[in-house]
Amino acid sequence: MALRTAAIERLAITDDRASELADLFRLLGDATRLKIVLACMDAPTAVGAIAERLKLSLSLVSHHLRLLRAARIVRADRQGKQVFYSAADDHISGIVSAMLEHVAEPRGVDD
Amino acid sequence: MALRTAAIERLAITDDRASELADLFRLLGDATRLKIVLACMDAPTAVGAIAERLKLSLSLVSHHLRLLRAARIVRADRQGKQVFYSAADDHISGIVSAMLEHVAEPRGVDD
DNA sequence: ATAACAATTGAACAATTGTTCATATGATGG
DNA sequence: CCATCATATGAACAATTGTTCAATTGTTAT
Repeated sequence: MALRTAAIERLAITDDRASELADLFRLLGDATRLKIVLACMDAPTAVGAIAERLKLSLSLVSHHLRLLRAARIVRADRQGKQVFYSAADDHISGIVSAMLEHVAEPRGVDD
Repeated sequence: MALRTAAIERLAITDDRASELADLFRLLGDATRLKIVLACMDAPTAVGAIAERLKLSLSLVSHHLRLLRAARIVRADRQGKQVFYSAADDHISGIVSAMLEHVAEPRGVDD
């Protein structure tokens, strides 16, 4: 039923709404940024820890996190000097999971 | 359980797999391309019909469809001179729906 | 106040990408 | 075979975007 509702909304989607959606997808559409999302999806993680785990510069991680936070894909919680990031809600995890399933699907014979 | 499995995989995600996922998200991350996906998601639609409905050039629509088809986000079915495009599977619709819900969510007080 | 640690920000550059225009391919009917 | 319709492709340009380096802000402890 949730799918049916979405199908109806989809028919009447405005350009603004499409752009809003696209913006979110685009943020997940960079490998580095996606890995950052995945890294702080399991448990709240500090910027430095993310950078270390993924072997990325602090600056780069912070830049990406700012974009992700602005889009409410992740949320920031300051705890002393450190800022812990985590997934903003369950939609994101669900979306990533669904895409993982899509990738895992068997290829057709004609491609 | 599907979520739990995905969560486990997430911990051990490789760089290649992250890039593969990101590529898919990036394709949905352009407003024009996303509208094309939405346009042929409800029912199989010919290239010309999509272009007309969205008021885009045939060339542009075709270029985007080629990328979407290569990523198996949409599938192509030739019927005479026309080629009808439709969503490749249910994952895509589910993903778009989930993102629509994410957008529809009430904002927090502090942003 | 100062030092040290953690994270953020701004500017600049290289690389990627969306769009357009022109041309080509494939299918159908005369 | 030729003309026409429908889609696809290639090259080129403008615009966006990821990354780096340097400098800055915020927080805690001495």
